[in-house]
Amino acid sequence: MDTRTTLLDHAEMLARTRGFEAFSFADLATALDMRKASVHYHFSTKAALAQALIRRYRESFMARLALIDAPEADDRLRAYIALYRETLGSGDRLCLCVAFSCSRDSFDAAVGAEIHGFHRDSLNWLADVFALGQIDETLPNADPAGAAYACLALCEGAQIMARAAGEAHVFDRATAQILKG
Amino acid sequence: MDTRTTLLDHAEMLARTRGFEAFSFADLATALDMRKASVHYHFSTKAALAQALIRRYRESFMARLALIDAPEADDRLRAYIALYRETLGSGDRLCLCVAFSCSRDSFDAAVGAEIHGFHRDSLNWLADVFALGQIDETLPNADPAGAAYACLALCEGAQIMARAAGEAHVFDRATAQILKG
DNA sequence: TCTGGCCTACCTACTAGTAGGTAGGGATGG
DNA sequence: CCATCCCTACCTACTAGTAGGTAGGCCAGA
Repeated sequence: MDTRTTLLDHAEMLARTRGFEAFSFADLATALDMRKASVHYHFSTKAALAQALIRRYRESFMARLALIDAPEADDRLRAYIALYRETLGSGDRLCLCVAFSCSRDSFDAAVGAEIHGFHRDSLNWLADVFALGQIDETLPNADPAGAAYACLALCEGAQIMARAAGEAHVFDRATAQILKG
Repeated sequence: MDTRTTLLDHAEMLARTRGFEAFSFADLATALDMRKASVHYHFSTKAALAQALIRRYRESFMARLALIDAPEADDRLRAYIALYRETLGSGDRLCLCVAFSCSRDSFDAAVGAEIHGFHRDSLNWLADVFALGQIDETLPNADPAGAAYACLALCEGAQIMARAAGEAHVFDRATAQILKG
């Protein structure tokens, strides 16, 4: 595993469990048993690290969305929720996008744009699913775009609640309502 | 206005706009044009400040919930959503409970218990509304407790999305779906 | 005279970031 | 075949600044 990737892996997990402000280059250095200056070799500033983190996360998430090949809308939606649920782990971490959104003011415009892009991509994907759901009648709804907003909000909020409780099943409890109408 | 209250007001706004980790006692002192040591006089540690913040926020929020006197379930729910929407401001801040949930690991057990209590109180209130909605038929639903989870998750997620976009209307877009079934 | 509220002046620990150096590997040219 | 050169990836040692927190003093009002 190359060092840069390992650094990103650790930084992502720290950002998602404790928040981006709550870990330092020194923490990363310790985790990889290296010196702080070497972390700076890979990411010159913490802002650069933030940008690399959210960009990689967005690309990786969207790539996984693209792999969902279920033909029917309801199954596609179930797969989406399962993906979101997976990012929650055992209730000890958040989706990086959610974590970053909470402390948005700490980031520069480039990171803000990535966060916004993550939401836009997710909303587009979900709106397509709800539009399909109107056609194949597996997800009856009057407004695909509106349903997409509600669905994304529900998933993100369910993560927050599960994280607050430290219990992943809270996520299941909240998201179960999506497919019941 | 007494100093302690003003300190709490400023700290709350900072925590909700930038995150609890992202402001310091020095920031608070500057905001009130006083010295850092004087802030410590009112809140001996930052953990004590966190606890005072979340406790006051929870009490104040629940007091405002108790003031909702609409008799019909749908109107009660609308009032709840309006209250949540109000905490969003112009899209530049989060509900303190949401903000704290994101960096849960930074807090001690007492704060964790308050966050959990806030969620529990909210869920109870919402479950009562959805139960009433079954009876007065203004909010048809099969599972009041489940609907409460979904509703709270949707409101919290809608806040995150609105905050990420910096546009409060995103909240309206997402929460509009709740009352449409 | 005592207390609440604030102050100055300090502490230790840690933050992000920098300056400058080095071990070792691959390429290039004589 | 080997010396030179530049490269990546790391290091030690440091900077300036900020974090939370504390000791002890001043002063106004009850």
